[in-house]
Amino acid sequence: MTFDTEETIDRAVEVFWQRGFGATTPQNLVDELGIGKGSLYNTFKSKHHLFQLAMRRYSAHRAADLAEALDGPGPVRPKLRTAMRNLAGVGEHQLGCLIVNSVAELGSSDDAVTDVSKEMFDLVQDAFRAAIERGQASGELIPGRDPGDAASALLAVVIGTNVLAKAGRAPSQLTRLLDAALIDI
Amino acid sequence: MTFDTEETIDRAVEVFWQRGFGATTPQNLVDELGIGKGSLYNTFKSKHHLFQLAMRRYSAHRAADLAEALDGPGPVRPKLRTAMRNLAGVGEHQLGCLIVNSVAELGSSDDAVTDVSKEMFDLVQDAFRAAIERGQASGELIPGRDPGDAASALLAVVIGTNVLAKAGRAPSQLTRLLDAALIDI
DNA sequence: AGAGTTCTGTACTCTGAAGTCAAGAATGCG
DNA sequence: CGCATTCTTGACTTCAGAGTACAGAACTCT
Repeated sequence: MTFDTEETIDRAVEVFWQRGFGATTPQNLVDELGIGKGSLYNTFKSKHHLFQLAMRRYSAHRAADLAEALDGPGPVRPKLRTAMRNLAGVGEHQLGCLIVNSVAELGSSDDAVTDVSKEMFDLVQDAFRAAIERGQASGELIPGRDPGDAASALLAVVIGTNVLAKAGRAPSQLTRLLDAALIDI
Repeated sequence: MTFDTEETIDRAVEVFWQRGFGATTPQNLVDELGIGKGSLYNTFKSKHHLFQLAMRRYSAHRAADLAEALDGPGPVRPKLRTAMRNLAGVGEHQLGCLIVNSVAELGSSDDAVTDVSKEMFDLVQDAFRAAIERGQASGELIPGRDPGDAASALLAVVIGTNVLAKAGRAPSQLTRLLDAALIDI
């Protein structure tokens, strides 16, 4: 009765998201994934390797959500608003973003983390930039600003909002913050 | 030959900043603080207690730097630019901010972290708000915006920049990002 | 200077994290 | 249906992190 590897990775995302890499023990994984320790190490080689898989799974999910939120016709500002709220995870559990948390925890000492984080941050920034360019072309947004610069500023705001969420700021304040950041795009 | 407690805390700031709380071992502290393990636990009670002291020391330093950067007469925009670069630690070691890192690592599971971080984030935001109000009163800045909202957006940008710094973004990109965020204040 | 007290440092204990392994269960195939 | 192979598991091993204890050094106060 071989267990479902894919679903197990999805669960691992939740576990690492809640506790962070360092604070997650093999026992935690065994308990919450519902598999034995042997299966864990046979299938995923090591805690760190499973962590990498979880990070990639997570960022793929987030990238899909982002594309969905920004795609399609119509004004981009509300799309950006939705996308940023999704990314900042405002309504949900106040866990911040797994990638942001991992960067802050493991920083430059873990190549897998830096790789995934660079990838994801660039992807988000590019998506923002494309959306801003569309908005400028359609006349919806102020044409003067450099779209890349504006996009990087928005990226920083989203990351900062994640941290503030994890620090316990009220969701109402966070949505207000995001709206404020979107005013001058 | 009693060692200097204050200087030891300063060194502990560096150690925790470089490695994070979880990844710092008592042996690391013994090696890099230059004191014996007995002294460590006699004087500071526990690794976590020393960590608290280090966080408070760190945030006190940062608050002093911030006040210095924003104080005094003259246009506020360049002051804000300087303050944000300092806070984001752009030029220095790419370690991000100790408080931001700690929030992301230990998040809501550590009361000391949430206390210190709330304190520091509020302090920074208030300082930004006060500066923006001064700039608006003097006619330097656009008067329309709510200073509190603008300040919270800047706070998020600074936090995000810290994370991007730790993720390995080039300092030139980060200063450009900060400048972009300051355009529309 | 000397006794008492506090400070320092190293050797030690203990607990739990990370990973291994051999035995048993499930599956596939002839 | 029975054998072989693969999958799964929980007990076991190892090792390092966190903290303790005790012996010796330094300092204080008279």
